Amino acid sequence: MDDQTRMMTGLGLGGIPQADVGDPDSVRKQQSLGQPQQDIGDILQQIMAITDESLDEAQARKHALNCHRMKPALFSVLCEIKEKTVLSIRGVQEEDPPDPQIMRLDNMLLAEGVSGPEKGGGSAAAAAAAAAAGGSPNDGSIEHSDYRAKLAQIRQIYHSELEKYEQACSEFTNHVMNLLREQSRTRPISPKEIERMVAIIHRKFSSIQMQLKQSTCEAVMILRSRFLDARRKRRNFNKQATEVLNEYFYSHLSNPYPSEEAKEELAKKCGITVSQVSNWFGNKRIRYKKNIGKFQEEANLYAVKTAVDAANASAQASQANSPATPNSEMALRSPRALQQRAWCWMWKIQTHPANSTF
DNA sequence: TTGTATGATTCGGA
DNA sequence: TCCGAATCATACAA
Repeated sequence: MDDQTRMMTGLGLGGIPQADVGDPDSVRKQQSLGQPQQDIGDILQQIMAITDESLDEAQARKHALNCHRMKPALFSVLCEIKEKTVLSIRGVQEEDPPDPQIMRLDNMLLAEGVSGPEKGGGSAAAAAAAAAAGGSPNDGSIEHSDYRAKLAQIRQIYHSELEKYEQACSEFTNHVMNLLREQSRTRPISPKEIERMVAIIHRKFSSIQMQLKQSTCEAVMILRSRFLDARRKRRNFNKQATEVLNEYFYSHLSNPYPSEEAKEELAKKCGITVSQVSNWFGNKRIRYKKNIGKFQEEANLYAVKTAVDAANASAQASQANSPATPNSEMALRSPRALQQRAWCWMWKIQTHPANSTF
């Protein structure tokens, strides 16, 4: 005799085969047995008949059943049977590991500053994107704030939708729990079963949440790719940056190829990236070479400016009774000398193109 | 609207 | 990997 049978026998249920529980004839047959069996059969018959009755009748029947003297014993037995037959089978299968897809989406939203704390994440991502786009701190700030504004918009929509989902989930869960608690008066529903139901609801809502997260990630990616498409968002360098670059170019006309350190220094001064400095020098060299006449005026202008700056520096140095810095290329050259060097370089690159770097 | 300027990209060569 | 050259795409002034 197994546990279940023993339990049922102990409560006087052994004489009622489970398959016959819903059959009124079988129940009637049991009525000829002892009083407890008759009671149980009566209760079961009433339970099975409830679904066929009108709401009012069913309510009245429910009340009658709740007051029946055998109800608690029958109820606990049915709970145990359900516990053993249903939950033991399903319980193990439903312990899902965390969904890797959701984890990926969560990580991405956190990294992009959408789901994490508002301060830091978003602006950090924007700063990174701004740096990658090569925007200077000054003129890039427009794009930077634009990016942040759009990211904030996405963030706001995401959080408001998430809140809605969470609220709906919580409301629905409460509703289902209340319903189950209510039903648990007339049919056996264990706390474990309620837990299982809540877990099912949460899983359903989390799949909806995943769709929301996916859409948000896509929106962020589109925003980012547009922001990073530097070609589409080309901006001229500001005047000061162009001046710094031109000054270097014309004061190094003899060898307008800045070293890596010089490029870094220029990039820092201009608020642009090293590769932008390289691009600028590449463009400048080729365009200068193509049209020297056009750039001559500019070259003279910068040569004079460089000479004046050098003279000022020299005067200050002599005033301070200290020797002029011998390593300053600019300080030791007059505008005329600079121009001469420039022509020399031009002559060399045009007559010996292969040796243009010297 | 159009022409020019300019920053970025691509490609071949050394 | 860096450079020159050609080209693209956009900004900007007329």
